Amino acid sequence: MPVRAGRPASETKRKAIVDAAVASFFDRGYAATSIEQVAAVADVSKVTVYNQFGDKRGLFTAAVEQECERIRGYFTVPSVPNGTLRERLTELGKAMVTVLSRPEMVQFERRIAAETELDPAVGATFLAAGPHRMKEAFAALLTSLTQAGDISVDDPELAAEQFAAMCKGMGDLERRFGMARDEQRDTERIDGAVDVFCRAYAIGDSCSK
Amino acid sequence: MPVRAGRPASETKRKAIVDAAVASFFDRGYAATSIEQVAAVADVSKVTVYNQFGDKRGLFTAAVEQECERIRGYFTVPSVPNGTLRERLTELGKAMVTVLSRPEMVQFERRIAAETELDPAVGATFLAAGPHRMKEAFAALLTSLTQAGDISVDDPELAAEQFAAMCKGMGDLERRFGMARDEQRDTERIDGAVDVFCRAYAIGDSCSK
DNA sequence: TCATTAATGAACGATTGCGTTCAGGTGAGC
DNA sequence: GCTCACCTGAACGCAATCGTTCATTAATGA
Repeated sequence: MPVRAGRPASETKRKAIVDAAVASFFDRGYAATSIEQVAAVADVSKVTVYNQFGDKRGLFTAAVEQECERIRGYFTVPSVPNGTLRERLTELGKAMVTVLSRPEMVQFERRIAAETELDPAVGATFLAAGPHRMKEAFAALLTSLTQAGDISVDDPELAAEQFAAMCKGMGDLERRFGMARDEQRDTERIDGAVDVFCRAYAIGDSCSK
Repeated sequence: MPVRAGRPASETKRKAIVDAAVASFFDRGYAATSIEQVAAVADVSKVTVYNQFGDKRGLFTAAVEQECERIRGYFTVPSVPNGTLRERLTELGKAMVTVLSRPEMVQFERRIAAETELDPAVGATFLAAGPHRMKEAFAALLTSLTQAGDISVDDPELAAEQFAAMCKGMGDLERRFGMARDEQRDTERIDGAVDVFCRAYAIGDSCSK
């Protein structure tokens, strides 16, 4: 790497700026976030922000990348190696719905969706870090379950989508449009998803009640 | 109604204003829409806008209501009385995905979701006019199919959600985050949804291939 | 020590857009 | 034709925010 002369840019400050930007962008929105405010929260001069990120969009991009990196951990398929197929699927469904129901996540998705229009790369970054990553992990699990003889799926990615979609049902839609979460209904959705999935894909009685 | 004296407010102008507002709000977004611009497009004075709608939010609310009224027609379950159960479900899935895939619809949903945060009533209005309305219509269809002995569902609303969710898969998510539509994948999703739905709910061979 | 780059704070220019005011014109009912 | 309420155009006050400039001070490598 090119070792430049002079005072090096403070990584600490950069981090503080991005943290403040993440908080503001995804809490209040892009338009409602002012660079001045971000700089104040990060305890940094406004000029420093411009020096490090160029302009507002540059700062936003950095915020998106950091936040996608952070949520990457949430979008993993929890390993539930024990229990029946039914139990394992149910746990998976629960974990997924729980993650996606968190208000911050709903909020974050709204923001990203809104900004995708201006900059498609924002949406692509999110899709890769979150949903697609999760789909692939779940598809891999379904593949191994098929090889183990528990289920029979031809298209693991499609089956993964189907299960995830059924678990969500209209729940994510309703949350996105402001309805309060109905945990009982969510439970019914997950149980229903497991039922339908089993009836469609389970081999023998590997998924019997 | 109270017949007030004096010159009555022009309904024509009001309509023109709301039309222009709808176009701008759902095309450019709330923040990016200026009253001045809306008034110019509607060929009306800015003061007239303020007289009729109070402020910017008032105008936005009127725009949301008009647009929800308009899309109400799109969210109906098309009657496909002929053909096998399989064919009917496939047609339903296609119609739904087609409606939801239209770029204006994706855009509109993004806007509504973003504004729901500031005013939950906006989201509620949309849910009632669109998704919930559709779900109920589809649930009613499933109920009648159950009574006819074609399928067996205990919870028609849940089953309706499941079918719709599987048809969409991750397609709506991907569109919301900027990915281009993949019609072939959509077809596979619909066919897959019909398959799974039949295996889970069809009675006898009413849904055989 | 010295060149070089970072960081600060304060000020500035410019734009944008909301919401208001006002004087004068316009259309509908009585 | 009179009154009342609507409509218009233009201007205004005001607040917010972006992005820039500049002089000054701080930190680092050579």
